[in-house]
Amino acid sequence: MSKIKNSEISAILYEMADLLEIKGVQFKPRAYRRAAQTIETLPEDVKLIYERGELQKIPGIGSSIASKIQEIIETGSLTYLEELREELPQGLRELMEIEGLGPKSALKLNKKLKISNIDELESAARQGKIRELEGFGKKSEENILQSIEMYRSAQERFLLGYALPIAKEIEKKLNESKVVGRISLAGSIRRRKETVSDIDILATSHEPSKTMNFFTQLSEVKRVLAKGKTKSTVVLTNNLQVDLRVVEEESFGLTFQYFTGSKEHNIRLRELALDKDWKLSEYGLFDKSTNKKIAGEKEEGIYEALGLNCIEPELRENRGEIEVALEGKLPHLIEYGEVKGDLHVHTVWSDGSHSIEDMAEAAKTLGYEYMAICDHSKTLQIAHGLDEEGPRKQIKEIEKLNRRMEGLTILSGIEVNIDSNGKLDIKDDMLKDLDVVVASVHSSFKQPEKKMTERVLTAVHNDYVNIIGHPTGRIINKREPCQIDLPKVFEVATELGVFMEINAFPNRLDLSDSNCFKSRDYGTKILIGTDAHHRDHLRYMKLGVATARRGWLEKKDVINTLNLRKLKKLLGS
DNA sequence: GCCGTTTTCGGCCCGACTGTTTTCAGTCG
Repeated sequence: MSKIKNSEISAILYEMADLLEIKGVQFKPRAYRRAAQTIETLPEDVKLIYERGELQKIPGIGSSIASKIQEIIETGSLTYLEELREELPQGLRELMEIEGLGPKSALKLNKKLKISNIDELESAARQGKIRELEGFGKKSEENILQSIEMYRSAQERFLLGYALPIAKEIEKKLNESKVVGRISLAGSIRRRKETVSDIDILATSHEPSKTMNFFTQLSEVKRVLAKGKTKSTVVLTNNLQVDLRVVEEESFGLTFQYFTGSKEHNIRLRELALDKDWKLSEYGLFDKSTNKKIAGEKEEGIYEALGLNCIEPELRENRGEIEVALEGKLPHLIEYGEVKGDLHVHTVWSDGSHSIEDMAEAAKTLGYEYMAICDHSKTLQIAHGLDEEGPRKQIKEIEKLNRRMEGLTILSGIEVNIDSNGKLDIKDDMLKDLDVVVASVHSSFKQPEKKMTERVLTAVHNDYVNIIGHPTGRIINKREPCQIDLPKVFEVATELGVFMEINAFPNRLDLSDSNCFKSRDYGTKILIGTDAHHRDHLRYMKLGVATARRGWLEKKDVINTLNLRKLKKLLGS
């Protein structure tokens, strides 16, 4: 039996959906896409579900897709997919990557001009061949060329930590322009997804065309993709796409709900509405027969009307939140203001930019009660890691600072390195005198799952380790998470009173939201740490809280919501 | 291909914008 990951299964199903769509098959693409999406975000290994014979219990998976998943797990491939690949021209999926090209256009370009990749598409457009085709014109040819340029420069999704400040800046400019009334960020950025492909903004305005003019003429705008009275789309000089929609005051709430998504969440809501013979659109919730508006003024209204508690934006991913809301059992998510301190902070003692005191002052301005200094240990020479005696000297310095510091307690700590066999590079004799010990993997990320799991478990078993830092080692857009049996780690860590980190650094967010979701099954306690190397990095905490919220975590799950006394008791320091 | 507290058959979310035509198909979210 092949060892296949959920992501590989979902990739096959996504390809099935695309190929069937190109073929012009109705409805099946949606079914495959839904199944792929569900599997992609499933916290459990599909193979395990298959072994229990419970594939068809997964929503969106019936007998047909279940047997295809079985084939994929057993053989590593799918005959039906191979046949479709044979049958259809190569390269159409690549063409559909170009903004504005869907299955119909891709097929036509392939049939009439024998285009099967983006390079050939570009060449044909440059030679003016595309404008000759029926259904295409000069404008579509120009758009294709521009979209190819965009495609090539924007291969990666944008980190939330990068896009969010930009989104807020544009929101601010629109606000100050006086051409809008209410305004708010919507879409994936409001749901605080770890990466976003665009920024959605929703506003009300008495002068929609003025608003759109102002928006499309912002200094950051490189290209205007669409401009209408209610909706405009632009691309910024940094290649971020921004959508602005202008709606009537009385439908703001519902449109806000609609454009916050996710798409899958909304489809599920519309299905609920249909069950009641209502129609849900971005303009409101209507009775299908009388066309009378049932809800629409406020976002909460639509959830109430459908018999649900209002669902926090971070939960709206159709991962079961609607079913839970129907039962009135939504989690009470950790709030952004409930964090009382940061336990993963670096200073000039290793590779940080500021002194302990500067970092402490910065932490105070955030209203924190405590902060732990966790500089790197000696193995990380590139980060000027502390040697065996380093922590001893640092403890003295911290004691001195604590005597004159008011309103904030500095805890002593270290981010100790886990070597390839699970050994730590600072002796227990030293670790035992520190308040906080974070143990992290910084090398040999490609070890096989068994080895990596044993390695981390060895660290978990150390009597003085409190926290496992960035547990999967992933760097978003750069490095895949390591192969590790997280459920096993969660189980043992929980048993031994070791906590798992949500590293809040923008390109880490590790544990990820779905791993947090899984950790709840084991009662695992979580630390949200920023891994700050600069005082400005302390603000990344809110990205970590967003990840926790997206992972359905509550205040009780997160140890740095505790006050200092309770935290110290928990850490045994 | 999935799904069902009207249904095991017959539905499947819905509307804006663009470009090309001249009433609409394709694409997107």
